[in-house]
Amino acid sequence: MATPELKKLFGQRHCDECVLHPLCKPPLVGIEEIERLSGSVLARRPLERDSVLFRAGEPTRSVFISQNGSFKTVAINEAGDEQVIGFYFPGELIGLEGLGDGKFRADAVALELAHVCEVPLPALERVAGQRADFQRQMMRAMGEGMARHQDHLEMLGRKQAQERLAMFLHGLSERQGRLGRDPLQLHLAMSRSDIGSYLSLVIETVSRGLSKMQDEGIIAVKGRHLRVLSPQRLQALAHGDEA
Amino acid sequence: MATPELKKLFGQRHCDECVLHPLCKPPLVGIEEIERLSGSVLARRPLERDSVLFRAGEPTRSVFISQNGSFKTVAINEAGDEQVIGFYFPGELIGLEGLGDGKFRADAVALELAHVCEVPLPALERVAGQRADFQRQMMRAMGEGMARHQDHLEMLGRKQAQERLAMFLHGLSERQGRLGRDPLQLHLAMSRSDIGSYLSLVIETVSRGLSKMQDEGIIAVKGRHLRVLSPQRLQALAHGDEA
DNA sequence: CGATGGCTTGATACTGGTCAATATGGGTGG
DNA sequence: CCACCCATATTGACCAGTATCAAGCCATCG
Repeated sequence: MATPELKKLFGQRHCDECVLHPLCKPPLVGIEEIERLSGSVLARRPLERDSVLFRAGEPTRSVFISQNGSFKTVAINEAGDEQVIGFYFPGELIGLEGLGDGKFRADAVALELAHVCEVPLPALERVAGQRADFQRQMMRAMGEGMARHQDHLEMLGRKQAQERLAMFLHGLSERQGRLGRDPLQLHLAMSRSDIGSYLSLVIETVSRGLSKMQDEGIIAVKGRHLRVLSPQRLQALAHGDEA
Repeated sequence: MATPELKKLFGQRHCDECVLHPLCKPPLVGIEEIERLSGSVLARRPLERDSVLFRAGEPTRSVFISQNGSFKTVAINEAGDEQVIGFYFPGELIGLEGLGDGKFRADAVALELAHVCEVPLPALERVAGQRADFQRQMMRAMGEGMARHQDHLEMLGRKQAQERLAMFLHGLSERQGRLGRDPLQLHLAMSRSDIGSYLSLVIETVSRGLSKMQDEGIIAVKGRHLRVLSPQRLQALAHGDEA
């Protein structure tokens, strides 16, 4: 849907994939509105694996959308230990937490080669002020962000490691599906230790959990490639229906 | 600061305390803007303890601000078990999660007698569309909501029950202070089991943890009244600095 | 005054964290 | 192109912390 003009204005390549996100979904913002901020909306160079998109504490001047490539956000507490707070896939807004007090609350790190689109806040606010529908989309995007956090909280609320893992995989699968890809074929862009940090489990427990699911014939794992063999049983596990 | 006119327009009583929140803080929105939506912004009757402000699944037509009295939000998963997702104190926006897909994601329940101010979404959007500063405040409020979720995530990330509890109390203390009250004098509006659910601990562990802190002279607890005796040690505990 | 719900305290079992050894595999340099 | 190497992941043995089960306490309310 990304029209040639839209592509040109937003920067360049890959916006076709970005269509997924409400922000980019036409006819959200007409060309003429985009025009008005074309000076400030700019595309970004590719970010390679492990490179940092923004750091906790930095003033929030923009939010970001990955066009392709996934990210993690990592919070570092005063004790110095890291915790993975979220994973972001193409089309999802990154950095919304920073809108609270104007500073990012976590580091954002590319999990693989990625291309992000940077949206400066002034531009965001300007368009939002002029287009009620766009403003609603922004709210919606933030609401979705909060909803994802809530899902994460519910994951951590489950006491059984196996259930958390199952919820995690199930969630990945869903998101994968929404991206139009095969929901049963997961490429884990993140390391085991990222997963562990995200689920508040040590890496050994993650590993054991995956092995167990594999033994039970629910999934097939090989390194960072994972195939869901029985979505039903995976979901059941996620809901704590069985051991 | 709530001028008499403002009071009248918004409904009535207690808006003085609401001043705490950016949304209500003048001169955020001028009287004339308020005027335009005075028809739709309305105050609410008191809600007594345990009464439900909204339920998960209901369409989000409004968000709410408690003028006095605290709330909890409770998510119920498909397995049927409840989990406390958040606590809300006067001046904090409740229901923002609903902006994502237009449905509330959790039940909101009054922990004590409360008075809430209901802000219909159309009104919110209308003013936001007209006043850039108000719109920014909304974003800020949502950002704060996400930040609170992140704090919660960091709490659940700590593996030691004692640390989680300490973080929780420390957080309460801070919020209490921000409300202008004595940060060392906490009235726990929520039950032990609410705390347990929030921290993903069973009620016995919460109880034991509080008792232990009391034995160590960090706090003094009596039922739902709690006094922080040593804020430093509490904070140290929260950061995992010692056992 | 008894009953009820919320909280505390105790004893035991089990899950997951810790420590340690081994395996795997992607990348680099010869 | 192969071999080595280091980072990442898996597996095992053990132990600590918290859930579980159970009993008793305390306060409030009818």
